[in-house]
This record gives sequence, structure tokens and C-alpha cells, in this order.
Amino acid sequence: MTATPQTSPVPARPGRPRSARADKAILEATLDLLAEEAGVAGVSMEAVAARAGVGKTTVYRRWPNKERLIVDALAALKHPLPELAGRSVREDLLTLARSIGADHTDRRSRCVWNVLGGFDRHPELLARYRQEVIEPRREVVRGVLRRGVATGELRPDLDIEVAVTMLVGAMTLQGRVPAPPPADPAGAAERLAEGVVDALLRGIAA
Amino acid sequence: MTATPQTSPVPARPGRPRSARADKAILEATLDLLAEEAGVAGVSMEAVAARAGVGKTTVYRRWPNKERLIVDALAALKHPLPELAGRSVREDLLTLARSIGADHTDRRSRCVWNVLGGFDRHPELLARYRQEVIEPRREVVRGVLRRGVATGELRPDLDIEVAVTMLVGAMTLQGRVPAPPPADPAGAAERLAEGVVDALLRGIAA
Amino acid sequence: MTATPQTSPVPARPGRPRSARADKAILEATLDLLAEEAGVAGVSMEAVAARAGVGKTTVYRRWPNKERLIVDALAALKHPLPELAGRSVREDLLTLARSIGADHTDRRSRCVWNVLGGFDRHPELLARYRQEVIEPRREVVRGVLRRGVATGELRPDLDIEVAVTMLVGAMTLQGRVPAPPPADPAGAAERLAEGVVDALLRGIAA
Amino acid sequence: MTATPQTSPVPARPGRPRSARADKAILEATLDLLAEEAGVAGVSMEAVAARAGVGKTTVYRRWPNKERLIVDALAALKHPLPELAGRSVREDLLTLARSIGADHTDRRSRCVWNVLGGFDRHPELLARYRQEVIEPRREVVRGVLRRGVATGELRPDLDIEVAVTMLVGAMTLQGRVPAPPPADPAGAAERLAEGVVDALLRGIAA
DNA sequence: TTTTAATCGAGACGGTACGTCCAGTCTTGTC
DNA sequence: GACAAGACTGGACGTACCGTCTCGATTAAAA
Repeated sequence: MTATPQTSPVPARPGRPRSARADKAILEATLDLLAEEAGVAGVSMEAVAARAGVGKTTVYRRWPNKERLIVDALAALKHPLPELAGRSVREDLLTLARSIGADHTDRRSRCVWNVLGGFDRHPELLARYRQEVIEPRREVVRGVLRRGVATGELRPDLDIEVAVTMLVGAMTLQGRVPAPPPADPAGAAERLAEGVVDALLRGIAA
Repeated sequence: MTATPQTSPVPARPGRPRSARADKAILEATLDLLAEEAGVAGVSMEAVAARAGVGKTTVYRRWPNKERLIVDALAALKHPLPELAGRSVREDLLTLARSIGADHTDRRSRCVWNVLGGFDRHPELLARYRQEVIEPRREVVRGVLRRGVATGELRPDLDIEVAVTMLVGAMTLQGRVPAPPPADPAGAAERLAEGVVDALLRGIAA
Repeated sequence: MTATPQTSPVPARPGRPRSARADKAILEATLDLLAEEAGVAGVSMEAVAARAGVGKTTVYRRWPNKERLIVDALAALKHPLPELAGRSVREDLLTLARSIGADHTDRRSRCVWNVLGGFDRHPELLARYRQEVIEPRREVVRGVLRRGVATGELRPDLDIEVAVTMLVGAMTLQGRVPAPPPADPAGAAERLAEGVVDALLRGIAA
Repeated sequence: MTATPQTSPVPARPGRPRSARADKAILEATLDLLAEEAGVAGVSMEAVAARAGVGKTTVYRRWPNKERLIVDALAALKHPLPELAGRSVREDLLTLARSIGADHTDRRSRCVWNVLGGFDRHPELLARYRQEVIEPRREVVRGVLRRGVATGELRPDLDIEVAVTMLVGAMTLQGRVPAPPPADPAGAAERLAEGVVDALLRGIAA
């Protein structure tokens, strides 16, 4: 039984409450700037504040520095986890592969990597990003694989972590390192997703 | 014995020749700074020049901007491509997986990603990096897979690009996204390499 | 006996009355900060409110801005006008010279000038300060001089304003412009007061 | 005999020399801003840099903070010491009184006080201003008085410091403290100068 | 006793300026 | 010419106050 209103343990902090509109405007502005040509480099606290129609103070009151702001903006950006049909391992993995692929294809999400890069100096930030954004996604994949092992669809001796990393790694890398991105990145991602899931399931050995 | 100045086919530009020592000192300084706690963020042209004991002019005479300098420094860092025994596909893939893993495990190489991130705005740089650093490595992997198909070790209908991406993606991601890196990253990388190659070869389906 | 509430011509506004303690605390805090090492520069409305244990609103409800607050604080600080014996012009002028000197010797009063400086932009403030603080003092000096003329102690053709300015100017300047202030500022002020009054009375010509 | 060029002990510092134009532009801009309606409060380092057409860095390279810059600007502003005829003490004192008066009448000089005020926290600045600007002027007055004593024009027992302070104090104060400044400040200053010198010479006693 | 209305503290708001740090360029004199 | 030194413009960084604006909680007199 939770506390009743009159005994609420969170008695509303004193002072003027923070503006929810400001919160939203700042995040929006950040994402906007991120999506423009300059990418992360185009995000400056001053620009964010200006575009959000907000004082710099208001930004700094909520986020202690640029990195933190960008991580939060990015976290707000991740596509929601997809619904899984649960009919077969193959179908579920395909759904997940597509979803992860989408997270790395669209204009704004691509720059997650830029930020992540700067995290060598902010280990606690990277940790937070991992915990809040990455792990939940990996966990879903793990769940599908575990279920597959249980139902006998997958090998009983499967190293789940390895399989997760292969799926996520392949979908993450796509469009980033290989030769000039194709004219039709979405189509390419789709084909890759299918290819990866099938290769993973059947193996590549003859 | 290299060509003496007077027989050089490049008839020796007038004025003082560029100092080879400066070139080296600058690259070294860049790598040093990269390896320090601040990572890429700690690399500023001023710091590089100062540490190299060189004027800023001298740096800018050779590299037009910070990104270019860092790419070149990083390129000098990549582990050389390993020798392949050629006895079996599995053995060769394992060798390659280890090598790629190593490229993303050690202190300095990790920050390649930071830089890559900033490349959305410098497509020609990303292209150059892909062409000079990444493609040669992918090509080696491709070669092994093609040979495997030819010898019948691998499925004849194998989608080689997909397989390359799975191998490289998995090894690239390792240690980056999953929960706090293990105490023994080198050992973990080794285990991952084996797991990935085997999963890739045999598939994960029952 | 002062007017009782019910006969008061100001029939007590509705709502909670202003706290007299707050008034005092704010003025005290201002003077405190003024007296600290940072001087006027150390007085910020936030610091005043904090030190007075009062909300910023409470300060701004009483004083419209920093200048006004500081003037009022300073006005509260001026030494009261001294009693004049009236036995001789010399004695009275000496008393006044000492009093004015004291106003410019002690730690907090010194900074009156700082504030006055900023008044070029607030002419109405300067006017108020002149009217409420300075003129009353000059008027006392004027009175003494007029009386001296009347009693025949001073020249009949004396330009009173000039004489006032000389006395006040000399005592105001002391300790401010000349080389490093003496170890014993009070003693120096005393000697200066005597010297000034005598030079003024007798002239410096042979 | 000073060092010849080739053995110069100041062998020209390495690097690009500082731009003399920038120096001048910055000082000009500062004085400009000082003279505008806002006075000292209108002088911000950003405004100075902008108006001087110069980067903020360039200002900060030369002056460590706003106070220092303003003092230097102000010092450059003082009217040059007047030539003294030397024919009589009265004439010379009158010349000096007028000069000092002028220093406190014109638009820009008035704000010297504002700045001086802020010096309680920068004792070394005040010291410098005293030494470089004020003392030279007092010294000239002292010289005239000493000469007067020597020629017998002034009392042999004259306390020179007191007389200096009276003259300087009176002329400094004029236009600052008394009731609203007259329509014709220059004329008023002239009349005050004469009145002060005469009162000083003859005394005010009957 | 219940309004009613101005007070209180706390603290968020949009701004402006501070003084610092780099990027990339330019300008010296020396080698 | 290249070199080291270092000045140049420009612009973002993160901090500190200004004067204004809500909040919820007192506090007294009026109803």
C-alpha cells in the first residue's frame, strides 16, 4: 500500500517548479541541431538555448554539460522496442535486426556514435548509456535466443552472448564502414537483416 | 641506398626542405595525446605542436586540419594485417578475428570511433579512411571466404558481404557496448573470436 | 506617545504586514558585505538575500535595485552631525572637519565613493543622496561661516560656498589620494583637520 | 651611452609582434564607451572588443581584466600638466587649479572616480594610479608652494601637504557634491579656481 | 470562523557579461 | 623556402548576477 496523498513522502520541493516546456524545447532543439548538416559539431549550448528560446542558465540547470545533454537527447530518440510475434525464433530475430538497423540508419541516430566516442573520458556516462539504452535491447535479443534454446529451435550449447554480439554488431556496423552507402539504405538494411539472421541460423559452412 | 639529391627525379624544390623529424614528432605527439586520459578531446593542435616541440605553422603546413592529422595518426597505428596460414578457412578466420579484435582492444585504437563519428561532416575523410584502412582488411576476409567457397568448405550460396559484416561487426563491437569490460579484455577477445567463428561456421540453429 | 492604530492616517493595508526584521536584516547584510574585502563589488542581491536569510523577492519588494539598496544602507551609516559648541568659529570648524574626516576614514564609509561613481547614470539617486546626506552637512558648515561673518570673526566679503568646498574637499580627499595611507589614519585625520582649519582661517600668504 | 642597435639588450622577442593599431583601437573604444550615457557600467570587454574591431583574446592578451583596462584608458586621458609661468605664486596656483578643475569637469574624466571607487579591492591598482597620475600633479603643486616659501611669498611655517590637499580637494570636489551642477560648469570651475586660490592665500579670517 | 489579500522562503526564468580555451590564419626574424 | 614563436579573429565554454516570475506556506485583519 503506497502512501496516501496527505502523507506523501515527496512533499513538493519549495520554489518555483521547473518548466516542463523548457525541458521539451531544449531536447527538441538539441535533436534539431544534431540532425542538421554539422552533426554533433553543430550542437553548442548557446545554439541549443537560442533555438529553444531559453536562457543558457536554464539548460545548464538541467544538464551539467554538453555531453550529458546530447546523451539524453539521443536516448529520447531510440526507436521503441518492437513487439515480437513469438511465433518463431527466425521471425523474432528478423524483427529485432530490422529495428536495430533502423536505429543506425536514420539521420539523427547515426551520430550516437560520435557521442559515444567522446565517452572514453566520461565512463559513467557510457555506463549509463549502456544500462539505459543498450542493455534493454540486448536483453530482448537474449530472451528470444533463450526461448529458442528452450523450444529446441536453437542448439542447446549455444553461447548466447556471442550470438547477441554477432547480430547487434552486424546491424550496427552496416552503412557505417562498408564502401559508400547504397542509394537505398533502408532496402540495404532490410536485405542485410535477412542475410544476417539466416547466416546466423544456418551457419556458413557447407 | 636512396637517390641522392642531385639525381632525384623530383628536382628538389627551392628553399629549406621539410624536416622529417618534425613529421615524426607531430605524429608521435598526436598518438601520445590520444592515449592520455582525455582521449580525442585532449588533442588540440596547440597541444600537439607544443608536445612535438614544433610551431603550429609546421603542423598546419603538413595537415590542413585536426581531423586529417588524427586520421593519419590513427592509420599509422593499425596493426599490420596478419599472415594467413591458408590451411583451413576456420584457422584463417580465427586469425583475422583475433587481429580485428586487437585493433579495438588497445587503448589508442579504441578512439578510432570517436574520430569516425566526426566524419559525418567530412565524407571525403571517411571515404579515405575506408579505402586505406578498412577495405584492405575486409578484402582479406572476403578472400578467405571466397577461397572457402571454392574449396567447398563453405556453402556455395554464401552471401559474402553479409558474412564479412557479421565477423567484423561482432569483433568491432566487443568490449564497446556490452556491460563493463571484463578484467581481462585480451582473454575475452580471444574467447569471443573463437565463439564468433564457430557460430558463423555452424550456425546457431539446432 | 505616538498615534494609536485606530487614529492612524494610514489605515493599515490588508494582508500580511511587512516584516520589520527583514528590513533590518537586509540592511545589516548589505553593510556587512560592503565591509568585507570585496567592497561594493562583493555586494550582490543574491548574497544580500542569502546572508539576511531572506528571499530575493523580499529584498526587491523594498528596494527596486542594487543601487538604491546600497544608498540606503550607506545613508544609515553616516555619523550623526556633531553638536557645535558655538563658542568660536575656529572651534566649530574644527569639530566639523573632524566629523567629515571620520566619515571618510572608516572602512565602510570609504566605499560611498564607489557607489557615488555609478551615479552618473542615476541622476535622481545622486540628487537624493546630495539632498539627504550631503547638503545637511554642508548647510551646517555654511551656518558656522555665516555666523562668523556676522560676528566679525570672518571677512565680510567671504565667498561662503568656496570656503565650504575647501573645507569639505580637503577632508574628503584625505586618505584617498595621497601616498599610502599612514599607519595611524585617525591621528592623521586629526592633524589634517587642524591644519586645514588654520590654513583656511589665516591664509597661506606671508 | 646607451647600447648600440647591434648589441641591443632587447633583441626583439620572437614571434609576431603585437599590433600597435590594436592597442590604440582598444583604448579608443574604451574611452568612447566610457563617454557614452552608461558610463563605466557601459564598458564591457565584449563591447570594447567589438567596437575596436578586435577579438576578445586580443584585449585580454594586453589587459588581464576590465579594471586594468579602464585605468590605463583613464590615465591616457588626463590633461597634460600645464606650463607654469613662474611669475608669481598666485598665478601659478591659479593655472594649476584650473587644470585640476578641468580634469574633473569634462564628460569622460568624471568617471575616474567610479573606477577609483572599485579600487578598494585592487590596492596595487590604486597605488599605480596614485603614483603615475596623481602624485606627479601633487608634486607640481608642492613645487610651487615650496618656491613661494623660498621667495617669501608664502608663510615660512606653511604646512605644504595641508595646502596641497586643500587646493586639490576643493577643485576635485567641485561639480560633484554640491547641488545640481550649474548650466555653465566651465565658468563655475573658473570662478571656483579663483575663489579657492584667493581664500587659500589670504585666509578667510577677518 | 472563515475568507481574503499581501507577505514570506525558495528557487526557476531569460539575459548579459565574465574570463578561458581552441581553431585556423597571419606575421615576425632566423636558419 | 621552412622553421619557432606567438599574435590575430572568431566563437563556444561554463559561471555568476540581474531583475522578474511562480510556487506553496504564513499571517493578520475583514467579513
